[in-house]
Amino acid sequence: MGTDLDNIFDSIIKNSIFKKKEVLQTSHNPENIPHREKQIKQIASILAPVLRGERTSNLFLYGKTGTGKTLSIKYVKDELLKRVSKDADFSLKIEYLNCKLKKVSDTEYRILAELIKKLGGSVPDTGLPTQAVYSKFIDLIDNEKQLIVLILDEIDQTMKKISSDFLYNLTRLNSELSKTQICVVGISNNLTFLDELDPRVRSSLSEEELVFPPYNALQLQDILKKRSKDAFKEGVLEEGVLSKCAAFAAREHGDARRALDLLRVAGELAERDNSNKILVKHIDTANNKIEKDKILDVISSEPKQFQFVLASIIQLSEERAKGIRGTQRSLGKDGKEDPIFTGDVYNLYQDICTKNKIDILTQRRVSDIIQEFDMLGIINVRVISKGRGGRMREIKLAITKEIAEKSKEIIKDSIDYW
DNA sequence: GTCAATTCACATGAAAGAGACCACGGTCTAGTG
DNA sequence: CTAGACCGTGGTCTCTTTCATGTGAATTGACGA
Repeated sequence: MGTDLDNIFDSIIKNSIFKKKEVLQTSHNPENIPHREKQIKQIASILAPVLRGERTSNLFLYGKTGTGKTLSIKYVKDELLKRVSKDADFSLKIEYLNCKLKKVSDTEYRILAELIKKLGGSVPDTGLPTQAVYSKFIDLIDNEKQLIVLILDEIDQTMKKISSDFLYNLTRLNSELSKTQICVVGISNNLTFLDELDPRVRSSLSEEELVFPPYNALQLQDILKKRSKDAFKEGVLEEGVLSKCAAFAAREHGDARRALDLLRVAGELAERDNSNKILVKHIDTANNKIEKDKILDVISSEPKQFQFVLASIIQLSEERAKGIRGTQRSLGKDGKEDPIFTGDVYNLYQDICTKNKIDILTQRRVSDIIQEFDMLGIINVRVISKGRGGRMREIKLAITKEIAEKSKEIIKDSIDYW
């Protein structure tokens, strides 16, 4: 037994195909960013005036995930901080904040709290009136002459919950500050985000705009090539691995992060296989694994009520697959289409709850839950109207059978149904 | 046959409540001099 | 006299419920050809 384990450990240590795995981790900040020179230069030239202590235009970056927005802005930030002169009569602070992080979450209060923390103050997680946090923020900022650049990553995520007043206040903050000047860099994944914004906010927030286009397959391949040189030992990549990787990611709107994940996971799988090379097939497996892990992770961290709803959706879609008919409504005349509707889900959900002696949520709530599953990509939803038959969501499971099975395993822990 | 009204079964919105968590300030208690 | 324990108030956050209003097209029924 002991030697078995020794063997496993030994082989992992000796045969590691990684040289430096961190390079492939998403947290890694490479010192050069291929194919983003133009954007970096533009950001730099827009933000450069801060080095003279002047307020710059507010900047707005947008582009899909994994197009290098965050990387670029962080890079420029570091460079700027390097260059700022020590003896200047002002101090420069550039704060990066990802609004979407679980901890920071999505309220005005928390964003302010997080900013204050980053600037060296401290705020309790809850308990204070928002207004108090707000004035604390201003106090903190305005006690010395300084220039502050706030980088708010993924603001689009937060704006669903927070009124756009917050951004408006932020952009108007300068008038309340006497010594300090502030400028805002917003980053959004959502290309249409700006259109939904209040015009006042829009015009002040995006005095300058910059679009990050997706990488194409060739560029992705180039990025992968550069990173893999540092990440892997010599010659562990089978011919075609990189291009396959790039192709996969290019299909997902040119997401470089995805490509790197893919490569890393493929490497891990190869190691586990005791293979000394990463083969093309590892990429395929990795692709499945990433998808699977992501979904299962989401599902298992979901609260019980969500799992119950999902349980009934899975159950229903299995029954449909087997040809068991639900309500009259879902009886497809042609016998081909046999979709699931909100009502079906709710009925079954009620049954499940009763069996498990759990409180039943309102239909209103379940409706929202279903919509959230849609946003998570676990199901696909379409609102259809069946004329006099009513109006409802048509629900389709968007995960493979295999994942559905695994999901059932997870849900089984907290539910007594199957 | 045609056309507008009706109707279904929810979708979608807004507001507000419950319960958990927490800060702050005041009051009480016990230990100290 | 003072530090610390203990409470009450008022705040935020998340998840829900309640009440209201919206909605797309099949169905209905009145109407006219």
